[in-house]
Amino acid sequence: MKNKRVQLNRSFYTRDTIIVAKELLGKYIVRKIGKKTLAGKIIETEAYIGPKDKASHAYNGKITPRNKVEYLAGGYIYIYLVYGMYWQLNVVTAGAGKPECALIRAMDLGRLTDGPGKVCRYLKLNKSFYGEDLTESKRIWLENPAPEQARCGASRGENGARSKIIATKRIGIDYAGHYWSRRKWRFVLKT
DNA sequence: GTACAGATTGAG
DNA sequence: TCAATCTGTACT
Repeated sequence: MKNKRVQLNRSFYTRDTIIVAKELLGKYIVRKIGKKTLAGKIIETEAYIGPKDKASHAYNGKITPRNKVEYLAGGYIYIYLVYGMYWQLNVVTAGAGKPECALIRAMDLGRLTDGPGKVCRYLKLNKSFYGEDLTESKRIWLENPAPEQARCGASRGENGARSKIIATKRIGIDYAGHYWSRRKWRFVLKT
């Protein structure tokens, strides 16, 4: 049982976005590239809440070819390019028709993955992952920490028994105005 | 068709 | 502090 794989299923993602964003902390992203497997623990996320969040791409119910995947049920990948050079990995959350998502900002691999652009560079993600189903995909998915990993790592994994979750302001969205940029929807796992 | 801002990063 | 770099979006 010790290598039991727990690919997170749909019901994990189709809940309240704030809850999913918090519970993503401590989960492992597993990425298969040919015969290689990359994996890392999520230590930082941000929540973007549908039409009402001015910082969200779906603010005011906007639907574009870029963000339409946000309107699917939770568990799909929303990936897009910012500043012309950096991919941003988001996990769609909540139910179908609710354009909410959680941005994966960092993983526990030191400076290799300490920013959202770096996470995607490390995992070799690009537009071909747009709309990828994390509950079905054979090349990328999320897992609960294996007991072995939880023991080795600094964190106790989910449930926050040993780890603390810090909520802070989101990054880089000052254009959305004070109200939204002040929401503490960025979650960091402190170990 | 053109113009321009942006959920970042890394160098200075 | 600031440039790199280019897609999506909003305009004409």
